[in-house]
Amino acid sequence: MDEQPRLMHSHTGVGMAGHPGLPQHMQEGTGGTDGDGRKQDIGDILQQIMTITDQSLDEAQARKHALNCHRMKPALFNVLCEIKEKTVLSIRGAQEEEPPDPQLMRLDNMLLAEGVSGPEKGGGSAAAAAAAAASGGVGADNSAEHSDYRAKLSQIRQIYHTELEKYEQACNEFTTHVMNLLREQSRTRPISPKEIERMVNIIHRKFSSIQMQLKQSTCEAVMILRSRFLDARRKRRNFNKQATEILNEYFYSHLSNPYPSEEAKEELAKKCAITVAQVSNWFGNKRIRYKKNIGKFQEEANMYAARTAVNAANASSHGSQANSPSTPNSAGGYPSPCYQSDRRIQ
DNA sequence: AAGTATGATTATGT
DNA sequence: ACATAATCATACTT
Repeated sequence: MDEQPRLMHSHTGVGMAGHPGLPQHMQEGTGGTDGDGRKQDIGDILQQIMTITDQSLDEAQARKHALNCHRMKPALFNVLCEIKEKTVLSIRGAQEEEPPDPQLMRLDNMLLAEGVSGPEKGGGSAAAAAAAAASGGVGADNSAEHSDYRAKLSQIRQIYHTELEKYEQACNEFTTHVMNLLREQSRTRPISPKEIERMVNIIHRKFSSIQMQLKQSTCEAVMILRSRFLDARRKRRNFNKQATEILNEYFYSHLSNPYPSEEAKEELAKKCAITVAQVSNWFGNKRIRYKKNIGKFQEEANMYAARTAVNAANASSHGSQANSPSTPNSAGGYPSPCYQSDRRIQ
């Protein structure tokens, strides 16, 4: 309240100086007797302020009302707004537009992809499952860990949403509060609707920067969760015995060319209840480890060779055709365990 | 606890 | 796109 006269004074002062249409002599009214005149002015103002505090509230209110009802008031208000607009814009008018923050977009995309900011639980878990499959091809068997992961994710999701809502609410509350305040003040100060709008924009920007922090920390939490639960390297489970047997059977019966085709991989994956990627991993590891130390695998190789031989015998005993079920190791790349002769590896 | 086995990842080459 | 080789990180064995 007490800065009202000062503000008015300074604004009119700036306005006079800046407004082109006003007569010159008004600007230099106190120019001649500079020092003393100004002192006198300040004294007057101080006096006014003191009297304001002396006035009763009703009286002040009445004066205000009278001022507001003055017939020149709207015009003056507009002029003052215009002047203020000009000066403010000239000071910081250029930095208005805001390009969509790339980092914010990145965070948004990630949250959407992880199913945190997505529609609801159904879509969210589906997205999470897709992310899991993409990250490392975790099989469908470890459902216990997966549900644990999903539970933790939905927890994060819930926190995120409640926090976001809180921020939103706080932002709205604050915005309406500020708007009401400015509107109220616009009865006594030159505040244009445009300025209020700008203020609202500033508030929104501030709040969205806070939101970004929330998004960032949420992303972090999701990342940690993922690395804990979905990085299969951390939670490695050995394949079950049956799966290993199937894979080994294929490997040793195709020792000459242990490179299953895409279809063969798919079939093996199906039989072993693992993914095609895991089949590829297995064969990659097996080939290199076999090659590195054939002696170590000799026993295993012989065992599987014997087994397939028995199978073949059984099969041939049924049908007259004596064809082995799988291609025999003849012109291959890996030396056979029993009679290792030529090694044809790169 | 140390050592080994094993599934996954990464770097590199073709 | 796929293969290899090295490496990582865990599971399993001794």
